[in-house]
Amino acid sequence: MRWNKISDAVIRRLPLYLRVLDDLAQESETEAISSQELGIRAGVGPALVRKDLAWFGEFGKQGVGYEIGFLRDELRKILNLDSRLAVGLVGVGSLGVALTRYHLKRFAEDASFNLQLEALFDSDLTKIGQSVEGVPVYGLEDIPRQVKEKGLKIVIITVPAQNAQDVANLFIKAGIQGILNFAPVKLKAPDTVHVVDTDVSLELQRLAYYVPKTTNG
Amino acid sequence: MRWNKISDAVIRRLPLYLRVLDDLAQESETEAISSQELGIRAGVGPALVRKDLAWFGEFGKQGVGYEIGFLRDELRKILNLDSRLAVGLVGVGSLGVALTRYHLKRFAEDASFNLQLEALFDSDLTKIGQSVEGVPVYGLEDIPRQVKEKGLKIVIITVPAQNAQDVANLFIKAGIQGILNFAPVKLKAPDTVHVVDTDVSLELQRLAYYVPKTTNG
DNA sequence: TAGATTGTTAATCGATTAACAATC
DNA sequence: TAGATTGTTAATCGATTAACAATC
Repeated sequence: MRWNKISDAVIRRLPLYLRVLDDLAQESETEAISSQELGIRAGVGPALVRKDLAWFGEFGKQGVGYEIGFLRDELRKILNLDSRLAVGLVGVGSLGVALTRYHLKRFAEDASFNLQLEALFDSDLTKIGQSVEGVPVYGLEDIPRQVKEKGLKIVIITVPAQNAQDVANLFIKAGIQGILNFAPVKLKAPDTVHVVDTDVSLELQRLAYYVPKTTNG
Repeated sequence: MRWNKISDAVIRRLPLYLRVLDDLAQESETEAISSQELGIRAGVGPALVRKDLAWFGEFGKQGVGYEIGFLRDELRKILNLDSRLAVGLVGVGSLGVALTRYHLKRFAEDASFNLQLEALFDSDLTKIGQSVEGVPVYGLEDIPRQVKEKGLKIVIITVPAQNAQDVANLFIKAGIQGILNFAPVKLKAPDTVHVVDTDVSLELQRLAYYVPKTTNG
């Protein structure tokens, strides 16, 4: 399924709805949820919830709301999370290792978390050939082969800023489709490759703005 | 300085501009930069750059542009980054340790990175009393005292989801002003406390939407 | 049937872009 | 002076909210 040009603002709320539905499916007995309630739990207005969902189909029933299990399955399909998606990670430093652990834990605990971390990459010869939590570490020269063999679609980049563009290029050339970038640089990529940036320092600096400056010891 | 109600969309671009100016101050000889060039480097339109900056004052010169060193200093002041800001972190797991290392490295390398990580917190008795890269680990019962003594203004939360709201409450009670939350939950906090969320799984799931599903082995 | 809640259209709100006089 | 670029106002674009007929 592919819909033409749905706004990124909409897409970034879908995983939020999905999380609420996942929680709900466990904790509660209820079969259906209203846009009102779903909105409250996701931190979004009820009209916006309905509008977001309506882009993809008619999932609700008037007077009743949305059937939780059904809507969850539909959202999974929309987000391409209904089947396994192979993910790689490059930069096996402490952040890379932390994300690997986090990711595997999530994958083990949540049966429907279909993003599977299958290969790690690093340029450090002492790391190549080792494995982290059971995931093998390859050298950068193995990127084309591994991307192809394992069918990697997404790569998480946790290398230093000065190397980020270079390794990104290697993965783009190898045919990767999505990049989750933790390096503090604006990556250049063709339109066919989707880049999402996560920059901790930027977020912290933003937060600093909101901290009233009352000088103290 | 305090300006009334400037949009968050504006604030989140300021650290981006600041980073461009920091890079520029090092690499280049040029004294001034136009909104055009600054925009290209930050990935923002030139008119928007001018409008964003104009909220805070008149920093440019017609026909010339913005003096790099001057604008950088002004942005630092606006973002409260011109003086030391004490930061804490709770949840000394692998992500917490990784962020600690990352943070300290940044602090050591960049003289103007004034966000100083001063205290770690955890509930694990085997971790309390230890230190990570020279930063001491305290128990949760020490939160009020340490927040006060060290003047902690911001806390980074890297605890499991089910504990996040509880530890957040402890810090809010102790008088923290900002929270950078890595736990996958929507934290409830009073309006006086600013919360920024960073959720890796959410970002990955969002990325999955953009990955065309061509099933392969 | 009466009450509730959807999907959707129209109204509002806010953010970005275009345009240009002022001026370095 | 001539050329470039700012700060700002007006125009446009896009996203959210309000309202309500349709209907479960």
